[in-house]
Amino acid sequence: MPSKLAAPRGTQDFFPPQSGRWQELEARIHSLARRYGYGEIRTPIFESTELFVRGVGETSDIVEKEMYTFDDKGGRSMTLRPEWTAPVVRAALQHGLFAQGPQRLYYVGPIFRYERPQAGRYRQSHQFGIECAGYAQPEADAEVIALAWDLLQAYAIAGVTLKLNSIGDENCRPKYRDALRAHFFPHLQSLSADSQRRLERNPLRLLDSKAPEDRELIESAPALEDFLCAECRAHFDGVKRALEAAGVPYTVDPHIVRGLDYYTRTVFEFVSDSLGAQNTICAGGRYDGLVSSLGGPDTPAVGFALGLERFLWAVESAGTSEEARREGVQAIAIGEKALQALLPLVAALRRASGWPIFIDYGDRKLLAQLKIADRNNARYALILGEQELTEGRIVLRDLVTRTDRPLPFGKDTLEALGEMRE
RNA sequence: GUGACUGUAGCUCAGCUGGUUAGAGCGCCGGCCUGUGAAGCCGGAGGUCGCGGGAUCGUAGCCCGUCAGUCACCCCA
Repeated sequence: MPSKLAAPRGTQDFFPPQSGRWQELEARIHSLARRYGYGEIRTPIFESTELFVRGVGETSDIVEKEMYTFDDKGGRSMTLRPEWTAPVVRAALQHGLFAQGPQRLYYVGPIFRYERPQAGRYRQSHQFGIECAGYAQPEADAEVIALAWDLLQAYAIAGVTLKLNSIGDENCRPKYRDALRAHFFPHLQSLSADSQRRLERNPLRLLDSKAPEDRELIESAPALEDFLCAECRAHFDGVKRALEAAGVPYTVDPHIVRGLDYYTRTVFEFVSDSLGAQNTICAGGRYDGLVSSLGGPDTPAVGFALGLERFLWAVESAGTSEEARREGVQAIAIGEKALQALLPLVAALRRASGWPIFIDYGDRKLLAQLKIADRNNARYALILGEQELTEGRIVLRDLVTRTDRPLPFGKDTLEALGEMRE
């Protein structure tokens, strides 16, 4: 039991074959983003605490209780990145990117939040996300959503739905907030304790309540759609139209409300019905006010963040487990002399063949080494013993068909192997 | 931060109402088998029973605390 030196709470180690699934997902992400014309941004894993306080919102849960904050040796307050949007905006601002026109950026990497771990929730988790800045047009919202949709489609994740909503802007949202307060306040006593608090701080979030005693009042609450100003309504219609053009199915869900303070107009979530309580795989929206609030030019922007842990969880529960393909060659030497003779070939194969080349240095018998070949999932074995050595041969064994084939051993071996590559 | 459940070998778990040297399967190492693989048989290594207190003649099983895991709440990816 590794009792003392264990990974910190809420963090995970990844080994093969799981780490291979991460590599594959990341490779797909890079290629997908490239096809949509997005370029990768990498930012520091920690930033000055002030960035998140200003960017995410002082009263947000993230800032109030979930940040990994520490003072560095110079007495500066630093925070491990709890989300990517603020750092991306900071970096773009710092290097004057917004002055150069619209920007399409994407990122992949860890975030840190001090929370109680549970299914689909970790203290270190990983996000893929994109930020499309410089377009106020609804087509940009749809582009961002379509990119996420394509990734889900590529993995054929079933049971995922896109929930779409508009939460208005600084003109119409306050009016709706007042209407919600007016609706719920007379029934304050019958609301759940959590919702009583929500009514104070963020009435919109009340719509998202899971408490059964709140349900009835939520059903009869005024709809935000009726309060949208003409501009917001037109934008929302435009998003829907562009989604239809892109062939992305959606459901309008008036209860979708994002937790971060900076969202305006469009908000959306991709939720899976095969996950636990944390069933949001990907979420995002428009944040037209964030760039300027961080001291930049008035720049509209829209983006999303996708949780890689949750994404892979959804892939896994979709149950498309493919068998590990046999790949590579187990180089087997029997005896010290054969081993020394085999080493140059191993080195050459590793440089030239493109296959994984496995070798055991344990001075084991043939039988034991073949078992190791199985464990390595090798496709072939190259066997060199005393006999072969004196006869100038090496045996290539196909581990699937269990057939042997003699090859010349020496300078010609590589060539002979090259011929059997399909 | 709140709540519920769990914590015995690398992994999955047994261990009956507390009673002498804590078990199995898988995995690992070796042998049967001078050189042809997923099986079989035999043997071996590997355990502070999460950790710390307490109660008891005595506990891995009881009590308290603590840490960790799992799931849910708050909130979020």
